[in-house]
Amino acid sequence: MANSKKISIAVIRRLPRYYRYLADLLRMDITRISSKELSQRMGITASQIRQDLNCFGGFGQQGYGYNVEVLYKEIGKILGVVNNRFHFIIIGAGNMGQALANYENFEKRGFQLVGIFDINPQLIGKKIRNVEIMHMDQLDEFVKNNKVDIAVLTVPYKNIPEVAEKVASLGIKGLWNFSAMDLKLPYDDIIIENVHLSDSLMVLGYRLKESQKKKKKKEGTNDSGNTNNESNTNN
Amino acid sequence: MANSKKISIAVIRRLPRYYRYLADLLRMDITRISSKELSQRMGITASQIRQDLNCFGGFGQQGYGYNVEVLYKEIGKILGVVNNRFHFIIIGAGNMGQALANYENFEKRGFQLVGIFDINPQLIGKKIRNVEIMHMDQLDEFVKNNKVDIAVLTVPYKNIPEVAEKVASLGIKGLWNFSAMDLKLPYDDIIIENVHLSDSLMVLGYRLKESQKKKKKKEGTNDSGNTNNESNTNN
DNA sequence: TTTTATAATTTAATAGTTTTTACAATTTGA
DNA sequence: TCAAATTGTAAAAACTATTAAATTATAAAA
Repeated sequence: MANSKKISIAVIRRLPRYYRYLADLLRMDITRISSKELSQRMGITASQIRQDLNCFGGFGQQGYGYNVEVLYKEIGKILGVVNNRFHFIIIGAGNMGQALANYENFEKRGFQLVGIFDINPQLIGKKIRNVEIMHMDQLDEFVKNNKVDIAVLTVPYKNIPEVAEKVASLGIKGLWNFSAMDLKLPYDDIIIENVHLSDSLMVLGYRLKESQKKKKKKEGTNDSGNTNNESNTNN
Repeated sequence: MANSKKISIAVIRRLPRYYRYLADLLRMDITRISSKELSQRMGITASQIRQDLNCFGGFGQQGYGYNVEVLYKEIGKILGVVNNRFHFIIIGAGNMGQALANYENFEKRGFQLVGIFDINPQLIGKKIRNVEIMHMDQLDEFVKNNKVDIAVLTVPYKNIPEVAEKVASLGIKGLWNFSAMDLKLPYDDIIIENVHLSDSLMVLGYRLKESQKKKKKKEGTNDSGNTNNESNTNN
């Protein structure tokens, strides 16, 4: 059943969004949904939904639609968060690190925070959502004794190369990098997602400017155009 | 010079990344760069760089490359951060709100924090990077007396519809939404960027799982494959 | 129970978009 | 002056999204 053709990353990047919408539907006790209705809720085309979901095998039923619970679980499996919780640590307990540590959604999506590390003595010992902040000196031992799949890097710019090297040497294979520097490492089994919040803000600025430019023009010519004013980006 | 053909959003979303790399080059006193060298630094193809930049007119020079400073300024203009600083406020001074308020990169990229709002009395009056946290009751007056282009929404899930409605009614045209709910508003001149950090984490999880699956398979068959292990996403 | 109209998926084909290739044209620097 | 370097851009290739036809399930009516 599962189609063996390679799934494009474009499809993959949409899956978490489906997963969120399906979680919402579950919460509302909606048990079945058609691609058409989901498309209206999500603001994408029904055909895209069907095409996307069909990459992984036919979860739907003709004449019926999709069973919300089944679909939710299947997407969870594809994303690897069913039968396989990811354990992650946060390195750098500054503002962003603490904000992420407090983010309860990660747990709902299959990611469990198991440790927080910093070098600031004032922070060591403090607990966030029942996870203690430890000193970086304890990192080696912690990683040896605990399953750690992902390290979230929220350390200052100047420290990122050193910390990344350290984490890589300990065998952690997933890096979620929030530092302002794009992170590259010469190991091809380490997966890195670089997050640049300011990039998203700049895109917002651009769209805002374009929208206002268009508006001014329209006030002159008085024509109407289709505007697509909201967008979702990953991270 | 400026090409009037519509620029695709795919190109726009790459511009902030170019902008960052060019800022790095400036910092290193590198005055000229070829698409080839930039492509090696950024890990994308040189042709894509040339194609992207050419959407906005020929900034480069055959046989020479691009002047870093000129290119940096031109991209800044396109993104609207030259001659037009964006002013933003943060609504919700919890962990994420404070983390963003402390993010000094926004200012470097043309975005100036002018106010922070919350309803928690314990936070009111506190200053972050010289910007005072004000009570939500003061929002109306503040927006009337100050230029506010963008509101960053870092409020809890349950408050987001109300806050978004409020902000829209005050005439703020750009919303950068960090709440777990996709925000949609029935005004087509309001631009929204929804940020879902957990989506990015889930993609990391997927890529990690696939990488390890592939690795196991490879250990059996002993073939080699091209791996592209790092990725950048907006927001 | 059977029939029929409707709803909805699956999937192949088409259309559209984005990226890469390839090369003419231009500039640099010896 | 000439070889090397490099852009700009048209065309090809690759990728992504939409359309539409075939198929299957549901639900209401006979």
